[in-house]
Amino acid sequence: MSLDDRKLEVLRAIVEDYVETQEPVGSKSLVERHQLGVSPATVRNDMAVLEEEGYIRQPHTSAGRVPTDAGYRLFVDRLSKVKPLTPAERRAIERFLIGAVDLDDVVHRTVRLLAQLTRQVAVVQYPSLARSSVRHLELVPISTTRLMLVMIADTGRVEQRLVELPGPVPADDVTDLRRRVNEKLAGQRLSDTPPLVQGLVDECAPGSRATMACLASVLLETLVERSEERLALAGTANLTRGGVLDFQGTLRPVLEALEEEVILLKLIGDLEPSMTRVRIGDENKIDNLRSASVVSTGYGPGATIVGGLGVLGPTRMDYPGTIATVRAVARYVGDLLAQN
Amino acid sequence: MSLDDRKLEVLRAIVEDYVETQEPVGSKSLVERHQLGVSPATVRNDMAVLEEEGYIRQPHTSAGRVPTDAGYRLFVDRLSKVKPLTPAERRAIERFLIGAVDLDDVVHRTVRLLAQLTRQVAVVQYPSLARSSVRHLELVPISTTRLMLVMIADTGRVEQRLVELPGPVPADDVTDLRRRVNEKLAGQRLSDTPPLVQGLVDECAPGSRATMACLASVLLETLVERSEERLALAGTANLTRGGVLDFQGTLRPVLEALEEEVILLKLIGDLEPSMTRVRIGDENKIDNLRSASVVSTGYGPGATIVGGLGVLGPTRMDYPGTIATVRAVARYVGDLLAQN
DNA sequence: GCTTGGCACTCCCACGGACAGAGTGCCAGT
DNA sequence: ACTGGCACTCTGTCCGTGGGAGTGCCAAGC
Repeated sequence: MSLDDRKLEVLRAIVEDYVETQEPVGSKSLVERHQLGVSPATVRNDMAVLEEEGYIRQPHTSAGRVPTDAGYRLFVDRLSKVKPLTPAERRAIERFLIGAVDLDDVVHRTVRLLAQLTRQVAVVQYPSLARSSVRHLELVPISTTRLMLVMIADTGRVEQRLVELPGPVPADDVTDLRRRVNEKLAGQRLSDTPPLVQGLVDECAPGSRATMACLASVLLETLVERSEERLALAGTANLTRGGVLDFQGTLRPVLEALEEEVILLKLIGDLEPSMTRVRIGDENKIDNLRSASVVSTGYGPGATIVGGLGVLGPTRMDYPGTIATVRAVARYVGDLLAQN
Repeated sequence: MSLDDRKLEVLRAIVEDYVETQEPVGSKSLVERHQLGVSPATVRNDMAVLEEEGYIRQPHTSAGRVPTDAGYRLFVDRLSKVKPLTPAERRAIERFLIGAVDLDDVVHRTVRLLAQLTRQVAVVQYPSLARSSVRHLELVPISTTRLMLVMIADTGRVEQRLVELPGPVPADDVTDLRRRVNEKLAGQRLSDTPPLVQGLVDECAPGSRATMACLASVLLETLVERSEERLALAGTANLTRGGVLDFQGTLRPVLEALEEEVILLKLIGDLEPSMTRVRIGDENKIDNLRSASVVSTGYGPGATIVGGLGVLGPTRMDYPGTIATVRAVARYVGDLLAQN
């Protein structure tokens, strides 16, 4: 059975009212608050159908209706109109982001801004190394047998690692190493580097091969394996808005999930399409986040995407507003990155 | 009036029982659970005195007694015996901390470890730049008019900033800049650098003075002004243990406070004495943390202190255990840093 | 003078019934 | 196909009650 226009309209009204009041919505108050042009009884019939189709449900017999995950999904996909940002919000975004001095700063400001505007928990992924290229590799002698390896990516990320050398290496050799490493790797996408690093070792004169091998292993770790992704988080206090009613009684599972970087990355990390992605309740595929929704999108300079950002809140959230804000912030951040 | 030994013993018993059960403790159950050698009536008399002195209070007439902040304070200062760590805990600490590859890693592992062992919220401050010395300054040309300044501190911290130069600077000049900057600043405590940086500009030949001035201002920002302190946080989910009963009904103020780096630094940052510090309830001087206690201490290689770490939990916490754990973790981290 | 048992009193809290309110489902009528 | 009417159901709340825990005080005992 397909839903006619009025039924969809009823669903939209239910979602909107429930999001606003946080209370199950009944047929009578619905017709009072919206110009549906029909009587409560008619609405009740529509509701019965919507319930049968799984879009809404009753917390208990003879209570109002509440949207299900499927209901929110339908709402997001077909019923919600984009809600343009207010000028005040636009200004807030601009004011917040100008004056950022480095990548850390940009990310921190962004995540706070996002949390503040959406009044939800915000997550911003640092530009992914996998999507970055090597701009420069620096080797700084710390002692005769120790180097600090500093990798500067084109996205602004800087990673450093300590390299323990097998034996003392004179300064001139370090200069030579630096030159060779940069010639080979600078400008390359990080994901393309592993064979090149191997090549560096192979091409090395036997005398310095041990040193290079050592450096190479740290390079591989830094470039691909470890600490691949970083994130920033803000706005956890927003979880307490609306009492403990959202999140079925306890914040614990949500807070636990927020501490797991792996989980967060899964949530905001799927960057294939440059679309804004909305995951509602169970769609997150994470038990702890059954009653949470995530709105995320990719960001990056121009059309390329270097990382993800998004917000997490109760399934009962203002989707149109949140989606608009997330998109807008992502675009501003992208522009900001493009300037560097 | 001074409290005799038995009254103190009663206070200790009240604190211990209350911490364990989270319920107001009455005279009868007290004598049952502890070998006080007196009758409930006697204990009641003692309790009346303790209440008069402000160490305990009744949530309502004819309920049991609950320690006040002052009561906890007395308990911590005079009544609690150190609770040695279990071998399992020691092993956990060691296992957790070996294998850390860089400073970021050390800090992250530490904060998670601390949260796990104490089952509270853990905070670890990165080694303070103010207490670090410059190990090396690196200048990496990004383009002809842009340099990346990388500062490596002896504590392992690495900070980077982009420098926009007033005009193009050839590679040789960068080498020269790097040499001069390092000669002047390497080995210096960061807090001593500002006059030296000024000196660098003054000594500069007029031709390159503009460049140097530009670099100097970024140097100053990096070294002293900005992003001075960083922190890591873990275990917020532990706030939900014991229901919402701790923290008078809502986590919101606590979560809010935890988002403010400034506040956290105040809490764990007072590093003057190398003692472990305990702040109970109002002693925090922060309204949002009325019902929270903070146990913190400094850490660093050997006897020096480079940063603070600690945990935050309900005033109703296991002080002896927490203090022991915080101390032990700080010591292990210090040892770890000393190895580098 | 400290300690103790006894006792009356207070207050919380959990339980249970009654009740109003909101909302539904169904049915007959238009 | 929509509507008004009606009976029904369920919740949340209010209130009164009783049990229980704990206290404060007092008079007696060591």
